Amino acid sequence: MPVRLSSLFLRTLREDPADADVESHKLLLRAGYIRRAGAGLYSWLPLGLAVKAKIEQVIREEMARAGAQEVFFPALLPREPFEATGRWTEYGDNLFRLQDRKKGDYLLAPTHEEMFTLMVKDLYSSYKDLPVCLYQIQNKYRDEARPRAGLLRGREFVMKDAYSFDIDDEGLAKAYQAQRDAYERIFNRLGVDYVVVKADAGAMGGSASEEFLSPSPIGEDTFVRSAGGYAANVEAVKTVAPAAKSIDGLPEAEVLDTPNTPTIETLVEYFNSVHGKNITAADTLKNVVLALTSPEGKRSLVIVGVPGDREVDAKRAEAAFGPNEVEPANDADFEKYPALVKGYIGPVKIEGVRYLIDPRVVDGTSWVTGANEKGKHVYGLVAGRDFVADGIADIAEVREGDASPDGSGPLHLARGIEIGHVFQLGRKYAEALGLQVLDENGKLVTVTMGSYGIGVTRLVAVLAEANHDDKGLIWPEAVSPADVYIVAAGKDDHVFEAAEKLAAEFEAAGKSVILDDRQKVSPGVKFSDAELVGVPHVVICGKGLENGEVDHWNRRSGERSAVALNSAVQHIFS
RNA sequence: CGGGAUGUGGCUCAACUUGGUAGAGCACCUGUUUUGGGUACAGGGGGUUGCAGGUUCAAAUCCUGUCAUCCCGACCA
Repeated sequence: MPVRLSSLFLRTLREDPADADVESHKLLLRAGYIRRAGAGLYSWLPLGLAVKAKIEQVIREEMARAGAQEVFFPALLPREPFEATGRWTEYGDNLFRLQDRKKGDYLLAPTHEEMFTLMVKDLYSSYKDLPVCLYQIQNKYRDEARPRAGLLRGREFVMKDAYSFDIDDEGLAKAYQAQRDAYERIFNRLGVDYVVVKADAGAMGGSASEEFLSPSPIGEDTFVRSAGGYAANVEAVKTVAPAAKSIDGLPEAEVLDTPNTPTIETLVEYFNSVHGKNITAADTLKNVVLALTSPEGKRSLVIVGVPGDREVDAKRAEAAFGPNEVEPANDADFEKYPALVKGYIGPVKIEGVRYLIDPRVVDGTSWVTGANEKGKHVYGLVAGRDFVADGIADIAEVREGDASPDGSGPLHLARGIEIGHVFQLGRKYAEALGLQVLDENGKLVTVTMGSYGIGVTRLVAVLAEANHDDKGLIWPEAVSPADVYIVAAGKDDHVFEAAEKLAAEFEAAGKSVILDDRQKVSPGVKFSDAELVGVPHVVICGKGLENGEVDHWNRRSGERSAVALNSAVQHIFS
């Protein structure tokens, strides 16, 4: 049966809702796909549900092809498993917590690593059972500090999350690759533009992690790519260090008076005008004091020397120093270490404070930097001769034009929306929850895991964002709420009869149909709604019937062409 | 959590500065009209103005508090 607009639960809006800001959000609301239920919460109407179901179907098919089996966990979970992995605490305010009538603690799951791990532990105990890969498509809950852009970042959202379980690293690598391949097939089939970027593997160390980002100016993630094919998250970019230089013959460092120069800008200006030098911000070494807070709550300081023309990138710092929390040192921190002269800090050795440098600060490079004395800076301080760092901290911002780590050309910055993430988890959860199996020697070994996510509802927004014009949505065929949208344009009964008959023909050919059979609605309204709803193929059944013709209207190109009524199905879907 | 903005029928907004029975367009209902680009006309239903206090003869409007929403930032396996 076709979906009939005369009875479909739908009300299109002429005007943009005031609380929607990005195009995909406005159009999904105006075209009657979703309604806002609360901040970051959305109700799904029949059309929206149809699109979501299409996406889920593609995912299911490709998961099956990759050998993953579908399961389903509750979204409402008891506290215990999350206590075991420490995430009851770790998740902080982002976790929706609640209690049952007996005052027992529960949570709305933000993700399901624990449950999958426990399920496998529950049922399997031999290497013969592995590998296994399980997934579900389910609602997730995260109490985001700031939901935004409609479906793009909600507090409830649908995610496909898959987990692989293997006996060894080699198996994990294979499972990872299988999921990665499936993701490529999924996104290709859905018609979504994407890039695969290297992501930071976090505290796990060494594990592979890649994100699938859909390039978009409204994206929240910044990534870099080179013409040669390198792509990475800014957190994961490794700075290309220049070759070390010889320190032979370099002039001695000199300490110079530089009153009132607490910033790089004032310093450069002062050096050039008063001391007759010719330096730029890039010649200075800025020493940034950061406070790290460990998961146990221990606070310590670290100083990082970066070229003065670059800021420290907060995300890169978090990634580099994880699992510690990172923030700029505050006044209390400075008071504890009087040796740190704010605004005039140079490379220093202080008990309990590590001094790290940017990879660009190689031996033999000469710097203008603080003299650890108020109002004084050093000129010509040479790395490897005048100071040696405790290590490298690659946390300076990545810039347009920086060299790519693999030598494939300069990097370009772009914004993207994360639509998928594949990640070799390793043994973190298996260890925390005691997931072990017997190997072929009868020895207990800890299972290694991978986790693989796709943001299903986010994909609806991404697809809408990438496929619309000023009139409305234009869905890719794979996700359109119907294959064809038939408009009965006229008032005579024979128009409606012909439209019904045509709808039946499309359906007989296996095509789903939305039929605008509204009796007392003017053609203009029907055309506008057709554009708004965004089914790629529209068939107008009206005037042309006199000649035994209907109009095929390509929503994307805007072209309209008359086709014979009796060959419309073949014409459009041949 | 910091900064900014906004809360008035289902939607988009006006009235608030200067207190005096809450209004328009869209949507909805009825009738006539129109039928290949949001037809036209007439009639109609629907709002205790986010909430709670306060000032006043009188509060959408002034004051205090509170809640919510949106945007920017921080945060975000």
